[in-house]
Amino acid sequence: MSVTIKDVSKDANVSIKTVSRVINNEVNVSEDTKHKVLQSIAKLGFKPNKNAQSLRSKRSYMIALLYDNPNKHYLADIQSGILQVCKETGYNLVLQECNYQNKNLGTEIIEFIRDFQIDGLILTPPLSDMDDLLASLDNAKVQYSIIAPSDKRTSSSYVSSNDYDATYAMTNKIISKGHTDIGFIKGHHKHSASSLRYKGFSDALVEMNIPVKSEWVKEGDFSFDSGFNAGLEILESLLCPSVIFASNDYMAAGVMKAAQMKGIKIPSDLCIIGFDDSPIAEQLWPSLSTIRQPVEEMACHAAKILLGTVDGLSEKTESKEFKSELILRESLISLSG
Amino acid sequence: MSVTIKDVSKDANVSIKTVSRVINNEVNVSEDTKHKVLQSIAKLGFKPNKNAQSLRSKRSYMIALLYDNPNKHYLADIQSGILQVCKETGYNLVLQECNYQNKNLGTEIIEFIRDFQIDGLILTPPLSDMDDLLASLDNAKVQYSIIAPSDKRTSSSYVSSNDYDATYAMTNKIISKGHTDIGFIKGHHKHSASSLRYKGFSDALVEMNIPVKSEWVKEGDFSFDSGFNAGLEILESLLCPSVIFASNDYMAAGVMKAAQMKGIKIPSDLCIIGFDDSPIAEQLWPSLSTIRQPVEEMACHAAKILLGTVDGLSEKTESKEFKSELILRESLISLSG
DNA sequence: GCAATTGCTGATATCGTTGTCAAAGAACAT
DNA sequence: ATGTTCTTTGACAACGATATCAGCAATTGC
Repeated sequence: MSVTIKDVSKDANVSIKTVSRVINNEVNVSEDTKHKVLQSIAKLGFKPNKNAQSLRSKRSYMIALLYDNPNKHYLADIQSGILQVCKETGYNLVLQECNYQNKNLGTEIIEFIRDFQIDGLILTPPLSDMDDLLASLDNAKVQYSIIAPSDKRTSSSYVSSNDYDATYAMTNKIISKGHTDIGFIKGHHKHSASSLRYKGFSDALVEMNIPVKSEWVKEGDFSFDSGFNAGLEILESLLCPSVIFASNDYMAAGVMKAAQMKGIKIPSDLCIIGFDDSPIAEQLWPSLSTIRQPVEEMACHAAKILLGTVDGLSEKTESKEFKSELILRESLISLSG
Repeated sequence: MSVTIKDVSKDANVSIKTVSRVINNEVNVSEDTKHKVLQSIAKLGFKPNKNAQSLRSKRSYMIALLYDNPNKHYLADIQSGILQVCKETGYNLVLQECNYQNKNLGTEIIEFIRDFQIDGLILTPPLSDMDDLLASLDNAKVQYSIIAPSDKRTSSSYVSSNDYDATYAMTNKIISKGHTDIGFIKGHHKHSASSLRYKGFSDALVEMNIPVKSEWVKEGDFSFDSGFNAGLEILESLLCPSVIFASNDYMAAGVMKAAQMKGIKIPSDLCIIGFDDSPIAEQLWPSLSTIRQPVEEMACHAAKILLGTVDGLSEKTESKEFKSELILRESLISLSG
């Protein structure tokens, strides 16, 4: 049937243990025998049987991505970043959707890991924001790396984004265009990114001595509909802002629809800013100014970190903060009044 | 450590083979012993070790989703449909991105299956459109089910959509609103859905004695940009149509942006129709009339079919054609002239 | 020069299941 | 009563890797 370690050992005229040593890059194998074995492996086209390896070594060569996220683009980018690394290293990715409101989430995840012998986890927001969850994982000695906003660096393995700096910079950019009447739509309060993004915004205003008007600040939940509703509310104020800055592009798209339905011209009457640089940002007209985070790259890095700790072999990768980029498009112009 | 079949056999006072028989629902186990064993399993919380099972039985309990698709929403829906079934049946899903232009695709896929001992495949368009690929899979006795437009029913296990009927019906709806000047943007010619959708459109026109104007028919590749460009071209004709029907929502969104940039009012000057009911269809303003296919449900069904043949245990599920639904929104109104 | 250490290698047990095959007992036919 | 078949069961090998541990040289330390 298929080639086994036994066939290789016969061909190379060594013991199966020695072949195993070569496969696993163990020390104490002479260059000669190593070479011999590698040649036989190549010649016979040997590939270790994953199940046998897993059974014996108690490692599954599987990592799981845990998520609870309504944003399919984000998830798709995360996935493809992780998959790149998996492909290189021969690991497999298992998807596991979670409900962050589930009381027993920690227990269930640990059970899931035991059942499937998952080697490690990658967590995305809002799961990566849940300190109690991370604590139970630590407690159960589960390996994981998290993708999270920058205030979560307590965790040993993280990939973070500079949400605060990004909204701070964008807000300054808005102010530099002459705007002072600026509304803001926060994200869901369970995401720590929400408060960071809002803080970046409000700090920038305060620093320029511009008061934050509370009737122009609404909370959404990152969905299009919540942005639409928040947008309607703000636009029904007696005095409308000249800019609305939403905490993600979907909500910004919602604001845009609300404005267009009310006949408000964008960007001349109202500028709209988003966050994430989702495809929709470019597909709307006028297209959205927004902030791009290198999501796929971040996921790739998170996978490398995880596999570096799980798999003694791969080289260790350090935790890292990624920088965002301001994307300026049609939806933001200088104040013309 | 964890509970094994041996522990169960001791607790139930039977041989390990008998426990195995119960786990695998084999025949010839008396009701008494079966009950006894099931009780012990429940009591001890026994879960069979997947790797040991796979090693011995040569089945991996993994199925793979093959795709080559730029549309992340579509893929996400497909995934979540399959995952539902996987969760129920204890199978695992492996994602495998393919390049349909790869000359050795068939060979590589078969190699991939051998290496990872994948139990079965689910193919999405355009891979499910490639007859030679399907032939090599058949030849290698690989189990698979395909998600494809309705002309691919030669395959033994398929889930299909009625693309032809859907565009035919939508075109009739457009005509019933008084329109006769209708443009069409085809999808990528490698997708069999493209020609089916176009045929549904043109047949409906011809049947109503409306000529198809070739300068109003363009080919895109299902991307936003291609829709944008095709839209621009059509809208620069001397005579513009009053409706443009695009083969998917992204291209329709591209048309909408092109129209808006040229100051053309939607829907009063131009109606736009899409296909797929992507989230963007509802998020644009005016929102897109489109056609909804139950993608997640279809994927779910495809997974059931596959597991029905792979896994003798689960009940067999039949191939099936799913019906589309017309979604009428703001972007289509009666001709007002 | 002898013991201790180090480097390399292999024989064999082992992981937790399923497959093979034979045996025991019940049921049935003759 | 005897032979035949069918049902139910278990002992043991096997899947293909890694882990343990022991053995043998070669090197080092004193």
